[in-house]
Amino acid sequence: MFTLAEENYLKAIFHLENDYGNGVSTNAIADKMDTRASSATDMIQKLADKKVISYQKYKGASLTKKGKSIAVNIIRKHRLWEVFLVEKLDFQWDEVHEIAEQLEHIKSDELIQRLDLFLGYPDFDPHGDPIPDKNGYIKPTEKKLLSKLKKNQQGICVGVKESSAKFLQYLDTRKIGIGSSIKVIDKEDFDQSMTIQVSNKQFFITKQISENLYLKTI
Amino acid sequence: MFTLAEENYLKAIFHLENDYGNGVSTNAIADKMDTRASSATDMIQKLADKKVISYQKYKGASLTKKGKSIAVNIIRKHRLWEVFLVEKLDFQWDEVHEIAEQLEHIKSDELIQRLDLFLGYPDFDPHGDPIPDKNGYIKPTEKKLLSKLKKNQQGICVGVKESSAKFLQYLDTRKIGIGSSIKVIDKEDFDQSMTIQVSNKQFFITKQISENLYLKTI
DNA sequence: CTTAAAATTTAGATAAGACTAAAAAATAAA
DNA sequence: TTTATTTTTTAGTCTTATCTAAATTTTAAG
Repeated sequence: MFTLAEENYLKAIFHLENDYGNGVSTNAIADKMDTRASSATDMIQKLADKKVISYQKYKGASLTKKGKSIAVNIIRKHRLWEVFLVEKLDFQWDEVHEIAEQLEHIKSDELIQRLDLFLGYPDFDPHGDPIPDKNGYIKPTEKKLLSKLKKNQQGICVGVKESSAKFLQYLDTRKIGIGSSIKVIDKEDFDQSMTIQVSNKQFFITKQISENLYLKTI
Repeated sequence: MFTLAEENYLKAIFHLENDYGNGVSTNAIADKMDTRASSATDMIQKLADKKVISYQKYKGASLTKKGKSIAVNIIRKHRLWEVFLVEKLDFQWDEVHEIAEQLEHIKSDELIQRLDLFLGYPDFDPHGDPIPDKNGYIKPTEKKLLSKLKKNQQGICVGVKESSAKFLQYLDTRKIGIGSSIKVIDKEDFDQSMTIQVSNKQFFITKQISENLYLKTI
């Protein structure tokens, strides 16, 4: 069995490997966990002892098959609970992350199986992130960052990369959400800022925004 | 903010005061928490420092107003989650306790308020225990232990005192549940064993059973 | 290729919550 | 009321997860 802290480290390492490729540094982990490098080292060694990560001194860490499976299961729980909070309890998509961070650690396979059924086996969470199935399988989805689109290209918003409350509220006030149709009206070469059209309104957005919106292009 | 351990001690002390009157001994707490008296003493002192219990050395502990309010809130969460598990996820009443023990520690007032609404503001949990409202008010209910009934008296089962899976399954196999009508057909003076009638069947039950079933007499 | 800087690990401390063993206080028995 | 027993507390230790400071290794710069 894994402690709360161990589970959170595994999840952090999973996300880091996902975002930046295999093998993550001690500092990257410490950063993500908002702790010191020495603390991260301690935990890395403990997780290596437990065979959930492979690790060589000074060379970074990487999840083993077992570690990945544990991490994916936590992410599955997190995303299912987010769906519950939004679909059943009418929370807004910017309010659910913190609560799901707690709920993801509840230990009961039966509970998650029943919750999944209750929610109708959803494929995506409220931020457009795919929900792993009970075997840990994550359906691959083709999605593209808005920042990669060129002038006149368009797509449907299928997810957000960042899911901080602030960013999500920024999108809310502009009526941008999962399912929104977005077209690049103009793109500035110098700073990658864009003018985009959402339904019949145009917005000016910075690179920081376009790098955090996922689209399915059409 | 209170830790998991602190919350569990507060809950234990609440239940002990409820069952056996005000002021609970160190040993009683240690017993309930399945720990050693010395550990209980440590925690009692910490909780006294935090002003959630009043305590004098060698004289036992008692919840303060603040401590009681925290304990009741945890119990409110526990019971609401139990309703959710049974009503929405179709768990059996003997399967929900352990999971609710985890869920009761999730911290979010908004979550519990919305869960309460989602469940239709239930008054009782699946074991017949009253659910405190958000101000901590517990509606007083007149209920009587089956063991207190005399021959030929009858009532409706409104709750169970013990809620271990084993006891609940014992009741299940005899089709005894909340709402069942129970009549005392015969009572043995010597050992307080009883013959009872439930719908049209008669059962022989020991004192241990009749002391764990609550009835509303009619 | 040697040195400076950055990254990582080790060593030693701390706080929470548990334990054992021993001391002290309260209660019961003689 | 003195002694024995039970209850409770204290003292000291352990584990987990954190920290700071120092040591070590790796990487980058000259």
